[in-house]
Amino acid sequence: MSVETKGESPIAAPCGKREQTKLANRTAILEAARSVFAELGYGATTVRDIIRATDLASGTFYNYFKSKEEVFQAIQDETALRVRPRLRAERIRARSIEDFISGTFRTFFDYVATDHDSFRAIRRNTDSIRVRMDTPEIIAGFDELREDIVKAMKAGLLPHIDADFLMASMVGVAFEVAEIMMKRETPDPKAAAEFATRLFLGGIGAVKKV
Amino acid sequence: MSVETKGESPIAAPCGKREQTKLANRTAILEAARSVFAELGYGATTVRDIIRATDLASGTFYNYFKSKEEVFQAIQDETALRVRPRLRAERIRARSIEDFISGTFRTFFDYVATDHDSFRAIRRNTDSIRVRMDTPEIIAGFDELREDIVKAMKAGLLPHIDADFLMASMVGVAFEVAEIMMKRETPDPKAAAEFATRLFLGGIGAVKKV
DNA sequence: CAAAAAAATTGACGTTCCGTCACGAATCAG
DNA sequence: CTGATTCGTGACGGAACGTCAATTTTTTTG
Repeated sequence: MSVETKGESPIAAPCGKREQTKLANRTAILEAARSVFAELGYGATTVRDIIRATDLASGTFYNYFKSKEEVFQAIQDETALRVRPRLRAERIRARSIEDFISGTFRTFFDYVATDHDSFRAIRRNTDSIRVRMDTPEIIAGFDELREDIVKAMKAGLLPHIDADFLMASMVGVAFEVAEIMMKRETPDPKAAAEFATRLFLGGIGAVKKV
Repeated sequence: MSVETKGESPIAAPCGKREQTKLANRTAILEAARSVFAELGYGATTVRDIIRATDLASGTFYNYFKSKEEVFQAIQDETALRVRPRLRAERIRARSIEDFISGTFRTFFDYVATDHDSFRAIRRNTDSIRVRMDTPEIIAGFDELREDIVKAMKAGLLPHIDADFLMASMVGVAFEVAEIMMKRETPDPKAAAEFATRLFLGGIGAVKKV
């Protein structure tokens, strides 16, 4: 019942030792998993590989995550959690459809080029096999994009077209172009964003005008 | 050394009993695998599940495929082998960039809507996990597309833009829009193709003109 | 502050699936 | 018809999974 806070930060993070190590363990597992996934690829890594990369017992892992899938999902969610607010802010700021499109792509490609490690952990693959997991955070991000598209249509900023198709196209172009971009010696997010923006604003013909 | 052919079809398919059962077994495994993948999803199916769906012994499976990955790859390659010639023919026939784009998307979406089963076997997933495997056939298909893009540029049909980005964009839009299309009650390949074509030829603004 | 209660860690264990291999059956060549 | 070759078979060793009872650590209570 005591309100005493021991002189620590009064409101922030877990203070109890229990909560502290719980968070530390969770972080350690995620860290190890990220590294092992980036090294071996999703398919080739076993839960034991991840456990071995920490100094925890095998049973402890299962106190935090149910399976390999769940760690992977957590990693992806963490990443999505970082990008989503930026994308949302960028789109809220947009006053024209041009801003909407270019801001979205610019933000996305900039982020991918920056968070190199997460990208490798998520996309690195063995035997040309790639895994894509649509986690709640990621799905929420897609939904958000679709809703903003619908809003833009209602506001007359965008002609009435199939919002699902448009969202899917933006997602497809973003992910696929990002992969090409990251395969290159020196990833150029500006070039990628300009390409995607031009495509969506004017099609491939419009590039002629440059 | 005898040229005798036993009165069977002189040049076609395997005639020896050995070759016949080998082909039959391979086909049976692929058939079973396609069905099980479509039912359980790639991640959830075990090699044993596939074997159980045939009437073969476990060891026999490994005479034909090294692993689950390899069967999956074979299924994908088979599918790619059916689509690639159609796409190539369509693009060769094209005399303008409009034909090139619309023909490609039209052919692709028509095929996807038709070969419903393969699509489900390949894309069906458990726990929102999806697997993508870039098999040799599929990579070859991508390369072909990229080369045709470069040719079109050299022929002056297409402005000079990043060919890799353009190829990636077409692939991304095709796959992502196909998924939306197939989720709907009655898949409409024509609508999907028109959407994609308009996007690439004029961007989202161009739709206004309709 | 000690003892009880609660919570979390540990690693050994039963289970499932994997991929192999020695053996036997079926097919082919001469 | 016989030897050689190829293929099917299923039992087996190994690997990874996920659980759980016992133990250690932290918190709460008296």
